[in-house]
Amino acid sequence: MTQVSIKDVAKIAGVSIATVSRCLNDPERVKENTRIKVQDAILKTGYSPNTLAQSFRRGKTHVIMVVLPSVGDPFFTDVMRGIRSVAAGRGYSLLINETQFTTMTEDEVGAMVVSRQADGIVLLASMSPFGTRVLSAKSGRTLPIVVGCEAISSDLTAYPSVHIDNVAAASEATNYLISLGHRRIAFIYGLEQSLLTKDREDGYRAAMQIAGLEIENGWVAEGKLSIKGSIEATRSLLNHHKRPTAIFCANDEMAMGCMHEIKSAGLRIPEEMSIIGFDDIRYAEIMDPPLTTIYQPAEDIGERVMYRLLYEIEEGRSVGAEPEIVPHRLIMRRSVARLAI
Amino acid sequence: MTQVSIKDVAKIAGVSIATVSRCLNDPERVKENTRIKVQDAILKTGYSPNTLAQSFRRGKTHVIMVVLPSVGDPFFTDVMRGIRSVAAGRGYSLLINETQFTTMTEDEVGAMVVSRQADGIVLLASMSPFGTRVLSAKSGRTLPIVVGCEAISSDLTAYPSVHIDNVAAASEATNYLISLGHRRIAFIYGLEQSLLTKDREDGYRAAMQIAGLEIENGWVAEGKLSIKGSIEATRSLLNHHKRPTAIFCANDEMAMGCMHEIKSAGLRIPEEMSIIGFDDIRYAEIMDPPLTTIYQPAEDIGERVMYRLLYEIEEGRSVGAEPEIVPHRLIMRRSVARLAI
DNA sequence: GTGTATAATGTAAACGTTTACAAAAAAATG
DNA sequence: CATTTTTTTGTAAACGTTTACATTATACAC
Repeated sequence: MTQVSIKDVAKIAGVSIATVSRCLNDPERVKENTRIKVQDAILKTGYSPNTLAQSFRRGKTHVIMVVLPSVGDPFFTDVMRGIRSVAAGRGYSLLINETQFTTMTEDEVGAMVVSRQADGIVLLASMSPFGTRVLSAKSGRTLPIVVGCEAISSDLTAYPSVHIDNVAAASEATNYLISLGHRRIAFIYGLEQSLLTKDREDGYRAAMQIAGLEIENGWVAEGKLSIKGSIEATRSLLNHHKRPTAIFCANDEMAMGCMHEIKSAGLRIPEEMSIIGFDDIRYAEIMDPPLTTIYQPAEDIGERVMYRLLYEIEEGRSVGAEPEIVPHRLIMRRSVARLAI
Repeated sequence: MTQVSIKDVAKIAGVSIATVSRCLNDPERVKENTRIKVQDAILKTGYSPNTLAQSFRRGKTHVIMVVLPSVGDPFFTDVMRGIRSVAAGRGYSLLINETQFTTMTEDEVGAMVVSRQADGIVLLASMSPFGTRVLSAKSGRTLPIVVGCEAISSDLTAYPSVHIDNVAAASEATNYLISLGHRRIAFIYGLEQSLLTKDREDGYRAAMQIAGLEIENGWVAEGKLSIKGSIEATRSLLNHHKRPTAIFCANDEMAMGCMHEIKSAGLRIPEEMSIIGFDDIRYAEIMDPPLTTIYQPAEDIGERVMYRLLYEIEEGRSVGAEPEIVPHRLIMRRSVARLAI
């Protein structure tokens, strides 16, 4: 059975293929009478347009490429849900590209763009600053791109983006600990080569400095954005000659590893160690104890990113590169306590 | 800047477009001399084939559609990693379709097939038994399909599949509890309308029956494959007039909610309640206490599913519908204890 | 009725590839 | 060197749509 084409429909309906095409794409331009004939023929033949041919002819794939560090991270899963719901509602499919936390070069992104054609890109993963600028120039056509979650460093305003104010949020979390009497506060960041948690580190450092608190050598550790990595980071923190009384983890998944290691070492949370996370993933409130963290409107971010991207794609003009800042919120649960003196 | 096409390359290289095409797809058939000229022209123009046109012409999209219940579930994330790695290595892209736990009808799958063209389908989500059989007949062309993780009921052998022996694994878990003296064992399954955890329930029931143990009314509760759902299920279990001494959860995520609720109720795990999960997601070993569970080789399953699917796609003939059974393993951690008498 | 504007339909080209077939060039054979 | 075989290249058709343009049918005005 070869795929039934528009030609077969035309023959059965006794009209030209142009009319059939118009029936589908622009029904007002065809007389009711013939429209019915064509509808019948479509039903009879079971015709469904060949999207390959359509994409080819129209030069539009209706596919969005989304580049993100890790699909396994519950936070990104939520962002993806937002992206997906908007995309589906507008007839777009998603092509997921996982970078596994490596920073992409402009060539890599460019290659993806030209090889697997997409109508636009959502960038949730870090890209080297250099690349960000060259991307569109390199690949023949310029492709709309929207950045989410502060994936690229904040001083690069080449592309529209939507994210929370990571620096402010991290400062807020740090200040919360300070306000409860903590002086020795450690920070577990993501990956050396990833920009994802850089702004949060900046916020932490800023808050510490403003409070006049020293950051000891070794208090800022790499958690590799993984459970294993954060367990090791926590271990080194616990062995530090000036052991911190609170640990701020740059995301919740690392906080999970961190809490596990602390409990394994026989310390009680929050009595002997306060923990604060970032993202408010769905596991945060069922941890033991429930995790104090920064809530990000993940799904909302995903939706907004897609709205902006689809606007650019369908209007054909840029929506402007100003970042859209969405609100965050410090969620106080029970993993943080006032420092016992 | 309009996209540079094969014609431009041909003109610059001073050959016909056919030769350029051959250079790309079948380099042996063209003389070294001209191959170099063409290569130069490609470099000079920055040409890259239009995949839209290629897909259209060849009638192949190099896209695999994967249908799964929820991308957020860490288990499926791991399966996806396997699928993705094989797909990427062979030049295929993935189109993800989330069913949000609803059972698909044949029409829904069929519609996806014909509208967004794909070369094959990986089915990890439940589909109604009826649909399973009709799918290929309905949508003009028959599309290769491979089922993973026992998504369809096991007595339907219409499609090739790869999965563990869910019934045996669940029996094993149940027997483990029985061997430790437990007599009152409850089960939290997934969703009424989803087949995903049906086999596990069967295994549990079989083991109970063989051991001559009664399953009280209300000991089998719906956890809705979510944390919230399992919390509620657990609450009802705790309030049962014959409170169980052990709970077997049909997946680890539900076990997380279950453990949380038990601890909230002030019971100690495993001293006062034993918990066993299923999947061995990456959080299982850092739960408090670490979760006893059934390990499934998730990534391996994903890889095998893709190997079979790609074989069918590229060889053009069926690989046979025998299910491929991969090994599972009971992982004993500390959420289970011998029943204190 | 004629003429004119408008609506509905048809014709054919175009999109960028791949590929069957024809033609030309090169190599092998006598 | 003529002939045959093999290799390399070119020509043109095809894939299933969409769409500019041409044509025909219909409605409207006088």
